[in-house]
Amino acid sequence: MSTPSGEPQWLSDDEQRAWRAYLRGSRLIEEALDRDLQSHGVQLTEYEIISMLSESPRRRLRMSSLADLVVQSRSRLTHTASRLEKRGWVVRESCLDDKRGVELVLTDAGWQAVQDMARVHVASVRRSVIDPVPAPLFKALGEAMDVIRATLAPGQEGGHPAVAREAQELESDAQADVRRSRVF
Amino acid sequence: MSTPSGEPQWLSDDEQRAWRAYLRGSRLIEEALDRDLQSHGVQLTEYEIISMLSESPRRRLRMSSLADLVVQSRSRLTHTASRLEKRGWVVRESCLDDKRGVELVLTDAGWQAVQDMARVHVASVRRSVIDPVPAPLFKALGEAMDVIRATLAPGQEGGHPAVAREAQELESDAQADVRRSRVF
DNA sequence: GACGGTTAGTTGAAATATAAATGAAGTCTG
DNA sequence: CAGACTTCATTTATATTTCAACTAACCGTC
Repeated sequence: MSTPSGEPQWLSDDEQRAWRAYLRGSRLIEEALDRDLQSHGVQLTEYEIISMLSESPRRRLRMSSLADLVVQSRSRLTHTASRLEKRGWVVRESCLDDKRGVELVLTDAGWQAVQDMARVHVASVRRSVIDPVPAPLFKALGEAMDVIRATLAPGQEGGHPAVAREAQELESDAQADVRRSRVF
Repeated sequence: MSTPSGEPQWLSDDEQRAWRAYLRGSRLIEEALDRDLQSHGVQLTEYEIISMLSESPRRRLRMSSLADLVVQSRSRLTHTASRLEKRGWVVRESCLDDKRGVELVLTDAGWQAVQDMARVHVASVRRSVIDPVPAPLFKALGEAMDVIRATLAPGQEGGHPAVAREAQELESDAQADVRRSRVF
């Protein structure tokens, strides 16, 4: 054994095939979805941000939680949030309790934008990703990805911590008409 | 029906769960693999490029084919190739037949770099992606992603058009010791 | 063989992303 | 409560990516 810890455990043929299919497929998905959202002048990562906000109880989320949710660095989110703010889609509000914290709030204009874009986007996701794959296989894909999620980001099960509590909290809210957000 | 083409077909709960798991998981994977490759000072996308080259018959590929293979824009590949060239890992050679064309060739230093990084990277892929997922489920994930690949990039089945012919072409080559490249 | 249309690859400027340093406000310990 | 340490978010400086020209070479047709 000359190298540190000897020969690595290379991939089997099956593993390699699957892994390469994943790598290439994931890039193609990103490309396709991004392209379709360009028609509305947003990137997928920006859409993710505002759509997450749109689903949150008071259409707001702390920078940190949001960053974790969409898997972006704090710094990146700061920059992107500023861009979204310039467009008038979000506003920053400082947290009442923790004065270090900042909450990103979706404006009415932002809400409307999400609603519009969601139509395009859901069609795009269907066409590129969901429709071509048989339902059971797609479900398996979801399970596999959730295992990976659990491995790489343990302790963030729901994905969106807020959504679980949404119904009760919002029921008597002015925005109750939102009901289960269909921004998917 | 007030909106163009009426209500979009929103996602079912199963579909939504799977799609979100995918989205989040894919970002986490990218993040994890990228982080691990940072130790060698490369990004995942750069690694993909040189590893593809390392598997090609004469360690060379045309810019366009390579761009398609790794799903990057021509422009992006041009810039990235320049960076890799500065490091001495690749060299540009103009095509003999098609004088518009440029081939990107992996240098010996580049080859060595890939060999070294592959050890780190394969371990990283195993740890983050393959090991946590039961083999059959991972295989399903691969199948699903291949369907998507077929949808979004029809007519690029093998992924690496060159690899299929590699064995025979290379068998009596100076680099025959490469055998089935284990850069995975 | 010259015109129009297309493809290959590059370039340079603008947009976006990453990385390291900063400041301000929390928490924990003694 | 002081000091050390951590977390939150931003800032600044770089690095990378995108986007819109642009040049050169191929291709078909007349």
